[in-house]
Parts: sequence; structure tokens; C-alpha cells
Amino acid sequence: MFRTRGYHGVGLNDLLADANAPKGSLYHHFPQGKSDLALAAATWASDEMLRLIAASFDDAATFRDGATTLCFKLAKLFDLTGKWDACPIGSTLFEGPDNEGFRTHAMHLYDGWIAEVYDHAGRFGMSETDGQRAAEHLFVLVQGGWLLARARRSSDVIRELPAMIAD
Amino acid sequence: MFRTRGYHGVGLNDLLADANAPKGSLYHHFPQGKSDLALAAATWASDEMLRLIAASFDDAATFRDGATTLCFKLAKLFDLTGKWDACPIGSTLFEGPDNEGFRTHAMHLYDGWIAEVYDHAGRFGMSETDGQRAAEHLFVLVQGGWLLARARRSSDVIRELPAMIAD
DNA sequence: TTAGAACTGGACCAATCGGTCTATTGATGT
DNA sequence: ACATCAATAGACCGATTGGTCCAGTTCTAA
Repeated sequence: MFRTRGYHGVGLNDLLADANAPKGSLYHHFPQGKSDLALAAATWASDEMLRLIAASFDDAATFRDGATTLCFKLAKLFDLTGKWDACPIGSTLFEGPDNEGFRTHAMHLYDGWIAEVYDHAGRFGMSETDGQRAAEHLFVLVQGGWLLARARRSSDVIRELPAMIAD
Repeated sequence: MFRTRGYHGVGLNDLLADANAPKGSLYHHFPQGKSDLALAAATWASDEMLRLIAASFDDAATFRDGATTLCFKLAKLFDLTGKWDACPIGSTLFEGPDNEGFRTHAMHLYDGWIAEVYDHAGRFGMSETDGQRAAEHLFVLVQGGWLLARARRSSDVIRELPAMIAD
């Protein structure tokens, strides 16, 4: 829900109705309420993304192959979730309360994604700087493409992302 | 305000207090209230971006020069506005109400940016498909880089974007 | 000078917001 | 069987939300 409507766009009541849970349960498991829940949701989604990255690069023959697989997987996911989901981190943490903790959390999650790609780049024999550059490049492409895909409600942009990576 | 806190993150009272205006004025000039205002704000910001693109490419010798200038201008702007502003369109319209009108408006504004870059690409003798590809590539890079810059609170990413464009 | 439109100011509203609190239920170990 | 405590259920709260409404004020054109 945070992904489609943003942190402030989702109310506690929406959340609880969807989960069939009462307020008491929420505040038992997440003492800080909504913000705690959002942090947890973002972390959970980030772990999913890490798995997706690993699954894409593990069987890849080259870096480009891995990147291509990742983009296709993301495009498929985008279609499945209604072509209106934003990046789970950005929509949950950036639109959240004016909280420095939210921002650093987002930064660390993003850095985790980049680090995961970077590790695979090393496996393909890329140098440290080349790997770092390639990882950040892929991150930027995916995020930008994701946004344009949302605006156009079409996953095509995401699928065409790999072509933008220089050889 | 929409850029820093998102559509739902800004209340009418915040808006009016900042503008030193009463409710009556808002609903006189924007009969639909907040959503009308957001649409207008996004359009205004988009026009600013169009001017920024034109200013960057007008005096450029090559497409890459134009793209580089644009990125540097954006990086500077990002620093000036507190390193926490998101894309004015995305933060205003995507996090807004579940409104198809908001989405199509965002899409058209984005397409306007891409078209503006595309026109300049033509000026540099690029083919129709190459120009389209280059324009979308630049858009995707800027949007993705912008996001990462926000997470890191550093405009460096944006300045390094041009290096990612293939020759 | 005056009629009428354009605009402002702000009181007021129902609905919803995130959050607190207490009573009750369910499970677990003794 | 009982004590203990994690967990659920939901009534309730003050604050704030976006929005309405109308009495006043200011502007403009005849």
C-alpha cells in the first residue's frame, strides 16, 4: 500500500482493514506505530529486492546478462502489481515524516542494493572502480526507468533499459 | 512544499500559512482546492524545467555538452534547495489521490521534457530513433540520479551522470 | 457615483488522522 | 488447575484534515 499511495497516502485504518487486525495488535508489534511499520515494510521489501538481484546475476554469464535478467524480472513484477507500484523504499521512506532516520535508512537500503550488484560485478572480473560505476549506473537506470514506466503505465521502458548500458 | 513532503504530506493549512492567504482565496482561484493547486504547481515546475533544458542545450556544441550542462545546473539547484527536493512532478502527482487525471498529466509533462531534449538532439544531426533513445536515456538517468542524490544528500551523483552516456 | 464583479478573510464542519488505554482472550510452563 | 504474560480487540481521544459558506472588502467599468 505504501508503494502505490505513499507513506502519507495510507491511513492506519486502511492498513488495519487490509490486514484484518485491530489497533492493539499493531501497537503491540510496532510500538512506534505507523513509522515503525513503514520502516519494517521497507526493510522487508529491500530484502526481496536483494533476492531478486541475486537470482538475476547468479546464473548470468556476463554482467550485462545479469542486468538484462534483472530488468526483465522487474518489468514482469511491475505488470503483475498493476503497473502503479513505485520503488518500495522511495515511496515509503522519502514521503514519510521529516525524519532523518528515515532518510539514512533509505540510503543504507539503497547502498545494499548497489553493493549486491557490485559483488557480482567483481565476479565477472570487473575492476573495483568499474564495478562500482556499473552498479550505480544500473541502480540509476532502474529507478529512472521505473518512474517513467509508472507514468506511462507500461513496463516497456524497463525492458529497454539494458540497451542503455555501454559495452 | 510538495517537492519536499509529497502531495499528502502537505496540509492545506501549511500551504495557506506559507502563502499568507486565507481559505477563501485558495478556493476562489482553484475551485477544486488542493488537487487543482497541485496540478497547477506541477505544470509551473515543469515549465521551469523546460526552460532549464533549453538553456542547457541552446549554447551546446554537442548533445553530450548539453546533457552535461543540464546535469550540472540540476546539481546546483539541488544543492540550493536543501538537497531534499524530489522531482516536482513525481512528488506532486504520483503521490496524489487515486486519480487517473493526475497520472496522465504527469505523463504529458514528462513527455514534454523528453520532447524538448529530442528536438535538440535533432539539431545535432541525430537520427529520429537515436534522438528519441538519447532523450529517454537522459530522462531516466536524471530521474534515477536525482533519487540517489536525495538519499545520499549529495549532488555528486547528478554531476557524474554524463559519464554514463555512451559515446 | 455607483452597480456589480472579483476577491479576501475566517468561522465552521464532518470526517479522518495517528495514537492511547483497558478489558479480554489465548497460549505456555508448572 | 493455576499463574503468567503475550497478543488481540476495539472503544475512545484530541488534533488535523480537506472543504464549505458567507459576510465583508477591493477593484473595475459605466
